[in-house]
Amino acid sequence: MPTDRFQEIRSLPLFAGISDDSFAALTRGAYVQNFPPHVEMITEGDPADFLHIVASGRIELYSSWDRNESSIAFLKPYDTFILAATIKDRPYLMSARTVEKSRIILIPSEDIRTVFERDSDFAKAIVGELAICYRGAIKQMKNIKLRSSAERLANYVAKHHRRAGSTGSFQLPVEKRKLASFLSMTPENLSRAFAALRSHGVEVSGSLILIKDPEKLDAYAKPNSLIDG
Amino acid sequence: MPTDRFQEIRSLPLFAGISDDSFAALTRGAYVQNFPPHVEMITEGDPADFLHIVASGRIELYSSWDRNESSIAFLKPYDTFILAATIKDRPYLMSARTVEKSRIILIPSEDIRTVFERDSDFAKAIVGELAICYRGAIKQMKNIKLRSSAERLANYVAKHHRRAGSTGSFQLPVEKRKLASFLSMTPENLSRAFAALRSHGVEVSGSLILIKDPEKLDAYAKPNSLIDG
DNA sequence: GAAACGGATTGATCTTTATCAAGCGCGATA
DNA sequence: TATCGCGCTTGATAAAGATCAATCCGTTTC
Repeated sequence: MPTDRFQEIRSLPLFAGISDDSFAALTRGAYVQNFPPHVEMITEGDPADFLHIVASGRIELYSSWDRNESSIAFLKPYDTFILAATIKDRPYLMSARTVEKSRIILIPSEDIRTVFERDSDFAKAIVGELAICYRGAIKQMKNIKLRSSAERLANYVAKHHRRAGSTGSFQLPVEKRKLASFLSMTPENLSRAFAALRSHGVEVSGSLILIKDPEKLDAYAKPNSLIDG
Repeated sequence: MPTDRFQEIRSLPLFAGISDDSFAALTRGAYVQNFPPHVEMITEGDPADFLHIVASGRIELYSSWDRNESSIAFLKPYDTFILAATIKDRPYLMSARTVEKSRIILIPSEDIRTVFERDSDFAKAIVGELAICYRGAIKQMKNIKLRSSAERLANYVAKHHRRAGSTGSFQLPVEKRKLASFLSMTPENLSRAFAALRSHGVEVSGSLILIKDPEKLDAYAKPNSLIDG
């Protein structure tokens, strides 16, 4: 088996600064798994046996309670997930399913905790990763608590438009039903919110979003680096 | 100046495992500040110059956007706050104000980052702290996204009743207006939600909450360790 | 190419939550 | 003890969002 089997993740923030020894220890028991679309890979409440890294494809993190379900995040290469549960040896708080065909790298939690104990560079990298995750979660909470559903959508569009290079249009990365859940609304409400955005410079055609007037959109969305940054 | 000036925080999870040298380095530039009630100590967006530790009193973390404001957490001795911003050297995402007269220990962020770099035990402790904070934020998000306001209140009551020893009653730790904001509702809606809880075994008299029928309350609240644990 | 499927949209209606406006209650103050 | 102030409560109303149902439409399937 080639030694560079996991070279594709060697330069991730989480691993870039660690020794070759540590990286070898982490990848020794690691393996790659392929999943078809729409497959549940992780069920919330289960023990966190592996750190997951998205090598290709798209993953949805979501959660359920009493007949309700809600999307919490969408992941792309090379996002890692379930790091906190892995480190604390606690059960997963979220379920995970593939949005499309995906390739996932799995590293046993046991190995993560072992290397974490003995390689302080890895510990530091984990601190950086967790701090970013935590701040992301706080931002998301502020988004939900401080904004109406239409405002959340406007900011979603403005942010993704910017990320896509402000070229006047971009493609939605997930189905609208999932986007609705992520933004804490129903698909029907999302449809109407998109319709309402027409008067703020946004046109919709299927999953293609056209931003006719970015200034007008921003004037309505009022994006804020402490929420959307 | 006495060397044990900060002994009260020496055994906190964040500091318990670090060397005396590291602890000395952390406390060398630290100081204690006293605040009267209802004073803003931190403004979101400001640079994170200090790690804060509640020595006494009660602190509210909250956030604002476009005329809206929302409570995000209430802290008590010896909670720490703004650790993630401190570590990443990023601006605060939340504002902080005193709920009552409070004593706060401030440790310069610079010193936190210095000791973090050279003491791997401190780095590990920070990992533990951040992982807990992150998981707490995710739980709170699930609470908001998956439950109605009445369900959130029911679970708040059930949880705090249990924490207070399940003695049949407990005292609200904050004013109802702040509790309402924390639970993402208006004070009026909170009043009505409390009224609705009467039929689920809960009586209210001012800030004293009486749980007449804990089983009935739990049957309605359906508490879940992955949200309320 | 026709049919079937599933997500998206639209309309009608209902529920939940917010807003506005009085009043109430209780502790602080004089 | 009277009164003031402030937070809490209650009622009426409005807005936001959810639900239910029907239809549309693009894609897949045969």
